[in-house]
Amino acid sequence: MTRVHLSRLPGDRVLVVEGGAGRDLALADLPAYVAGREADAPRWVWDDTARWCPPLLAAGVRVARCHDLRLSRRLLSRAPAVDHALLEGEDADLWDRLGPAATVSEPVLFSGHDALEHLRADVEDARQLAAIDASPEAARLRLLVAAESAGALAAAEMTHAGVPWSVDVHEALLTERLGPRPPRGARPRLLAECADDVRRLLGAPGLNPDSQPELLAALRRAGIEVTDTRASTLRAVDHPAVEPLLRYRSLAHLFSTNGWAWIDEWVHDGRFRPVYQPAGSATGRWSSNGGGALSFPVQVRSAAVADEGWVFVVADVAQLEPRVLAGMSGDRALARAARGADLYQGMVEAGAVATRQHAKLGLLGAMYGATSGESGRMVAELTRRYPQAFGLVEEAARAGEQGRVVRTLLGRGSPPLGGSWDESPDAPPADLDVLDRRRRSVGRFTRNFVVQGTGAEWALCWIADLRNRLWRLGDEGPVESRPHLVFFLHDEVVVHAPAGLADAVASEVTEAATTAGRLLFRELPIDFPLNVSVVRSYAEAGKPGT
DNA sequence: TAGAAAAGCGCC
DNA sequence: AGGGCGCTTTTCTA
Repeated sequence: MTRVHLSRLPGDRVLVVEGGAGRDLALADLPAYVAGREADAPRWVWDDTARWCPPLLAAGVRVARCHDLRLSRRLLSRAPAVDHALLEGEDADLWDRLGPAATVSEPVLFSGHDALEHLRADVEDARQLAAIDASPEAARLRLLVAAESAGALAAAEMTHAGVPWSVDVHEALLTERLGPRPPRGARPRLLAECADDVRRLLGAPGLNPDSQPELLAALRRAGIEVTDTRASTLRAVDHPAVEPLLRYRSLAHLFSTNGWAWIDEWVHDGRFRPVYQPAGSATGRWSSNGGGALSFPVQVRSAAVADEGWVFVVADVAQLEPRVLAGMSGDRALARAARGADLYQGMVEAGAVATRQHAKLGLLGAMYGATSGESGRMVAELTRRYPQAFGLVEEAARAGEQGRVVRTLLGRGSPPLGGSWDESPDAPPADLDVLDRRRRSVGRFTRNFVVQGTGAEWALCWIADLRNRLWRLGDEGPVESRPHLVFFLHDEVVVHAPAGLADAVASEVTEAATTAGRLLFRELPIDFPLNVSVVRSYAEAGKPGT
């Protein structure tokens, strides 16, 4: 496949290298050049998709595939199966220091990044390809790097398209729960009334309920013996002030996190445009550093409303991580339980466990490292029944406790956690209890890393394949006039689609999930059943429990 | 006084 | 003695 390397040159110019031959071109001419090359769909190789993609999308140009050098370098430099010496060379340290491109709301790029003018995409690409080729796990790493890069394209496209957002619906919801929008710095009426109730019922006239120390002192003066003010703690307390306090907390959170200020900042032209960071977390999951895309509460999802004549196709995977664990451990008994829509129920029907709740407790406990309580007991019990699956996470935990690196199925390595438990030179020697706690904590991290990270790889393959399928489904036109991804949340996608294509989109989403399963677990077929809804508002999507 | 840390909550 | 992340406010610290 043709690889075309794009590098930044001084003076708003771009160096284009293909097959060893280079030419340069004005930055302003890049969209037309890229559009002209898309017939043969080369792989565009660049430092950072978040830097090159937005101006192309703004010009109506969508690329089929790319290789994101920054993401791939970080992947390869942490991958245990890679000879890291092969990544050394000219400007290697610059590449290592390359952070994610700054968020760009307008397609103005490259400003103030002189260092970028030294980076040669073709040189770095050659190193990365050599490192992959030399690895005993070359095939898996190729898939991983391609999926990571495709994910970066999907992220840029989702930010470009945005989630259709009804400010009217959102504001009506806020007014109903909080009262009219208050002047800057003031609490909305219903929130203020709630605070008054708390003050009255605690007999604390001057109390600021946002202040934990003040609140804790007031609670204790009222005879409530608590050591923290968490909702879960307060719920166990029988006192008339608890209900309004919890209600205050909930309303205050809505007001400050997803209130009018959030709308002002994040919704423009009827679109909510969150900023994603592919592989933003150590496990390879995405994070989001703008708009709180990955944590906006169920409460406000009713404001996500499809355009007239369009719908949302919402799909999420049932029990992604337990299924991934079955696949990567090759545990056929657990894989059999995973045949069907409900893995936990499958375990009950196989006679492995008495109730669905027990199955869930045991599996989640194994993946998170529960050692006590009901969850801990179920882990011990189920380990006998599913020794391969439970053994895999157990071994990952032991590796972490011993300071070893673990890897996902496709080869992403856990971060070195440099010196986090080795005492630093000037720190006082920690006592054995502290060291032991720390060791176990690392073990819980590596235990979860292998499953969460492989789950993230499955999800990347899923959206990468889905992205291509959606493109083929559409008619001519830019991304946002065809069915397109608008939202991705670990194991859930939202596609914005013309109503007439809803059924076709739903089946593509399902087929993409099957493709992802085959890519990761060829030899062992694992089912990845989806809950799919076709809705006008995101809030209407059915979300059966996991 | 700016920035980090902590607490609490939201999502998976 | 249960993994990952971001966001907001308050509180602490350099």
